[in-house]
Amino acid sequence: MNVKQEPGSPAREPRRRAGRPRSVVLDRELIAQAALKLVTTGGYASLTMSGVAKSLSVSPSALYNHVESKQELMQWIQEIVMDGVDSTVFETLPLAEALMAWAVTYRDVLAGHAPLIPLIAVLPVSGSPHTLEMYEKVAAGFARAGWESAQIVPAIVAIESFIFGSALDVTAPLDIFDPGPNAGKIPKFESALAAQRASGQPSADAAFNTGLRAIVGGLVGSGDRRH
Amino acid sequence: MNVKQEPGSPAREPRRRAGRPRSVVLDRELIAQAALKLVTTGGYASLTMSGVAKSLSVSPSALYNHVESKQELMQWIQEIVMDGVDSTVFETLPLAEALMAWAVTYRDVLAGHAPLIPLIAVLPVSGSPHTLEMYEKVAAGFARAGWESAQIVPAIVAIESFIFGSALDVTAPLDIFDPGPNAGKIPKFESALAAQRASGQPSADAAFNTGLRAIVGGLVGSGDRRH
DNA sequence: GGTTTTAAATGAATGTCGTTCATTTACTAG
DNA sequence: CTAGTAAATGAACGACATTCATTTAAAACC
Repeated sequence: MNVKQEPGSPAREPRRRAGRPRSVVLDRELIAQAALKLVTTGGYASLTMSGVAKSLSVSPSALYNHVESKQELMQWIQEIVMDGVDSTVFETLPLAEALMAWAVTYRDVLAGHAPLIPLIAVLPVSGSPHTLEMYEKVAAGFARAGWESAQIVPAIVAIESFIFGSALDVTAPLDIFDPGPNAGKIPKFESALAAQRASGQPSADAAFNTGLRAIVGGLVGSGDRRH
Repeated sequence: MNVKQEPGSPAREPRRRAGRPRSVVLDRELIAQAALKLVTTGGYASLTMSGVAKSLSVSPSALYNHVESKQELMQWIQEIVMDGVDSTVFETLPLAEALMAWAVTYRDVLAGHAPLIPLIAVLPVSGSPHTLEMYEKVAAGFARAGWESAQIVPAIVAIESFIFGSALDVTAPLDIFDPGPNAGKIPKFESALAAQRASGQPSADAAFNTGLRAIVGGLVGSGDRRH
């Protein structure tokens, strides 16, 4: 904070230089937090540049002095959200259990941010140091379990894909599989549906548990991927 | 076509009643196909109501006599797209192989329509008879393999979640995992990345193959889900 | 065959967005 | 004190989805 500023390298923490008598100067952190609060209270439909600006008592165009686009703002949100994923489990648990614990927090974190998923799936990780650290911990977990190098990234991406898809499912309506007017024409599926419903568990949760056990078991269980 | 129309029940196939000297009357099928062609040639960014209207030589507002919203139009596209998934494999192949063949076509079909995935994941199937038929065939495949009723739907949804996530991955840039300025700080992940890259296979494809084998193997392989 | 009904098209208009830009403001540096 | 500059303003723009009053022409009715 109170470090002498070298002439050649400008401050990373910009000093107060407002264009108006304003309580606080806009800032990446402020904007990101305001956006996140907006999303948390009103969902992604309420995430508009005007909305963020209003919540900061600022004009919409003021935001563009700090953020390039709404897309970039969503990347900021994504970074904060991804920070909620617990990847310390790989340091303490055996690989299979760590993967399952990690996947659970990962899905839970994403479930509330479904609109971010298509973004995250496609976003270069270079911009998100936290995410890279997460991958490092996961990769270290695989390596520690004796996995061959070349198999690690595909395994991680595979589980992640399952997590992304499962997080999308969480927001689906509970009666998504109601056959409606086609009832009766699809007996096998309908009886399967009825049986699953009898369990009382939302099908998204049941599917996540089932699938997670299967994919982790299928990856870690069979032993021919070690070197 | 030339069936006498009963007074009480209006025609399901609307006769030509245009408001202008027009070569063809608008129609759900026409609009859906025009929209699909637009998407195929220009991607989802080019899917606008004006664009669809223009490709039909019609004013944008004319579309709203036939479709309620852009959202509904996208549901029409989704139905056509989902029709490209081959679920006949369940009638000829053993469950595990059928699941893998089905998943491959399913992912390939979705890969070109990533923006539809969040929609499909949440859309009630009652509006899509084709999709329901697909589920029927898949469920029949599980039943034929001796699966207990209550386990079938979770298993289907689990694989589907993996497919959705994998289809999202397909559109990711090849260098999505480039650590950028953080190179060197994440040694385990970087060496895993290098090893995977050496294989020459895009990581999305490697992950899909790896994950599909794992999840199908994990589901079908262990025998305690049969009754 | 003329009249009425009606589905379907028009185009002007609306409201909501994200984003740009010329201009102004007030803090900082010299 | 002066010049420079980061940061804010608000007006404006261009997309876009959607609505609505009005018009058109085919079909139904007699």
